[in-house]
Amino acid sequence: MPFDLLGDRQRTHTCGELRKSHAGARVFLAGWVARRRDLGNLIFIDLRDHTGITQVVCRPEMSATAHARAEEVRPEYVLGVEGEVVLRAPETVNRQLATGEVEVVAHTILLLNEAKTPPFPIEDDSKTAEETRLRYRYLDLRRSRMQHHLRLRHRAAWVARQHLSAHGFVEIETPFLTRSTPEGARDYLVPSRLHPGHFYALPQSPQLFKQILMISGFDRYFQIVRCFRDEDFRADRQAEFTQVDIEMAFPQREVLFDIIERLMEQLFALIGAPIARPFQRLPYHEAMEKYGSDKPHLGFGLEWKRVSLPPEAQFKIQVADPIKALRVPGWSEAPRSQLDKLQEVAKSAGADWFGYARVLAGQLESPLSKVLGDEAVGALTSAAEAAPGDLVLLLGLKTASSGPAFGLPVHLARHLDEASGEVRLEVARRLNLIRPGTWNFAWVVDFPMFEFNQKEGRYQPMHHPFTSPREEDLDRLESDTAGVRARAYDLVLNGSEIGGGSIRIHRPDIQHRIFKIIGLTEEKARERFGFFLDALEYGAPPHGGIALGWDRIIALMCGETNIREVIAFPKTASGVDLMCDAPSAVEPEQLEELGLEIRRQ
RNA sequence: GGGGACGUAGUUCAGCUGGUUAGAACGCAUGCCUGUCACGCAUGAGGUCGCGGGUUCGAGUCCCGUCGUCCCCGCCA
Repeated sequence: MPFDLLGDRQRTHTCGELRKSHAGARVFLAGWVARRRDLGNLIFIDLRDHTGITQVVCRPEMSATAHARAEEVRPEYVLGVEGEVVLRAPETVNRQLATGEVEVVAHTILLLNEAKTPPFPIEDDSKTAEETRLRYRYLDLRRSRMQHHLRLRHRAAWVARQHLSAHGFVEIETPFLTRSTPEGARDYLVPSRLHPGHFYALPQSPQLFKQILMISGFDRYFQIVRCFRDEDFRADRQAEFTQVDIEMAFPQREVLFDIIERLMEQLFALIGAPIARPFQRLPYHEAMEKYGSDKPHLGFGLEWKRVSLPPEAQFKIQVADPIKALRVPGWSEAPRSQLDKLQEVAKSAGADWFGYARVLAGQLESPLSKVLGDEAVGALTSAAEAAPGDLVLLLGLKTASSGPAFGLPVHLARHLDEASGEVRLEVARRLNLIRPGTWNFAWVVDFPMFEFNQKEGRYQPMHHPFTSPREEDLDRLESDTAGVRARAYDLVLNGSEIGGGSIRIHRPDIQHRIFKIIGLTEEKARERFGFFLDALEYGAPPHGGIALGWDRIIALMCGETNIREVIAFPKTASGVDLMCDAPSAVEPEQLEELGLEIRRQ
C-alpha cells in the first residue's frame, strides 16, 4: 500500500486541543489511529496523540480519496489529517471526550505509516502481563497512563532544578566510571581495555564526589543522578535508580530540612496535594517503639507501647521483658479468624509470643486470663490505655532462660520491634485504615551510629562510614559504641523511605576513629578511600546533605507501588531488560581486547 | 540463597476427582452497513497447553526437574 509523504505540513493542533471555538477552522492533525468505526459509507477515526483523542469523520461526498484511505486504516497506523473543524450535532456530542463537542471532517488523509496489530491494546485499562508490556515497552509507553507518569516525572525534575537553583545549589555531574569502593552494596564493574585486569565501578551513589565538591568550595551542590547497585531487586528497587543528590557546606540540619520540605511542597503541588510543613521529627527509638519501623506509616494511629510483665507472669509464660502492647480502638469484637491471622503475621515476623485481650464494659476477655489471672491482664490493658470497646494486642519473645530476670538484649528488642511493625501494618490493612491520597511526611532522626553485625562480630555503620556522630557523643565513640547517635536522618512518606542523609565527618581524626571502630585497617582505608582521606586534610568544611529516592517519590505521586511504572525502560526482578535483551553475551574479540576469559560453569 | 503465586489462542482468562475434536471474551481477517464513539450484524482464521522427563491404556490436568514473570524474606553502607 502506497504511503503518503508529510512534505512541509505541520500540525496546527494536537489531538486533545480542539473545542467549540475552533469550529470552521482548517486544521492539520497528526497521530495514531486509536479506533476506527466503519459504518460503510461513513467512517469515524479516533486519532490519538499524548494530549487526547479527536474524532475524524470521513465521507465520500466530502472527499472520496480520504474515505478510500480511511477504509485501509487499522489501529496504530500513523496518519496526518487535513480537514475542517465542525460542531457536532447536539445528540452526537461525546461528553467523555475533551474534544467531544467537535469533530474534524477529513479533506485529506495522509497515510504516514502502517502498523502491525499490537500485542495488547493501547489503552489504560487493559490489563496485560508485565512481561509483555516490558517486551513491547515502546507500545506500553504510548498508553496515556505511562505518558502521564513520565511527563509528571519530567515536570518534577524541572521543579526540583528550579527550587534547588533558587537556593544556590549548583548542578554538577560526577563520573559514572569510577573506582570500586566496597563496603555496602555490590558494585557493577566495567573492565578497562587500556588497563587489562583493572575495572571501573559504576557509582552506588556519588557520595565521595559530593563531599569532595564541598571541599572544593562548591558550597551547595545537587545532581539528579543515576546510581547503580548490584543487589537483588524489589518492587521499589532497580539495578539502576535515580537520586536527587544534595550536599551543602556549613549545614544546619534545620536549614536543610526546610529546603527539602519546601521542595516536597512544590513537588506535591504538581498533583494538587497540599503539604503541611514543618514535617514531624521522630527520633529513631521512638519510631521503633511506637511503630516498629524506622520508616513508619503515620497515616493512622496504632502506637505500640513497651510494657512490663509482672515478674511472676514472666516466669509463668517464659516471655522476655518488656513485651509490647497495642491498643486497637473499637475492635473488641475482632473475629477470632482475624486474630489468628495476626498471630501468624507476628510469628512469621519473628515474635513467637502473641496474645490479646478484649476490653468490654466492666470486664476483660482474654485467653491469657487463665494463665496470668485477670489482674495481670488488666494491668497490661490499662498500661496500653485501653478503654471499653478496644482490643489490646500483645507481642513478646519467648526466652529459654528461667527465673525472674528476663531482660531483652538489644538486638532481640529490635526483632520484637520489627515484628510489632509488621503486625501494626497488618491491623491497619485489615481495618482499612490506610487512606490513599493522604501524605504523611516525617523526618526520622537520631539514628544509632553503628549496628552490631552478629555474623561478622563487628560494628558497622548504620548509614555509611562518613556520617558524623553527634558532637556530644564524640567522647563515647570507643567506650559506648552502641550508644552513640549519628547525625543521620531519613525522610519518610507513608511508610516509604524516600530520602536519607547525614551531617558528614569533616575532620580526618574523627574519620580515622570511625574506620577503626568498624574494623577498617589504616591500609585498607588508604587503599579504598586514600584520595578522599587526602582531600579531608586540605581544609574540608563542615558539610552534610541528603539523597532523595527519586523513583519512589515519583511513584508515590503517581499512585503507583512499583517504581517500574515511573521508569521508561526498567528491568525485571532478575535484572533483564526484556526489550533489548540485556545482559547479553559478547563477541570473543571484545573479551580478548579486555583481557577477559569466561569460565564455563 | 530461601519462601509463595503464576505460565493454556495475539491479549485476558475458564478448563472439575486424568477420558474422545482444548473453550469464552476481546482482538484479528473477510463481507454488509451514512451518526458511530467499547458501533452493529454475518462468516472465518488462530493453540508444540513455557520446556524436558516420568507415571498411565490415556496427561493441559498427577509426579520430578528446568526456564521465565511477579511478590516477600535474606541482601540493598
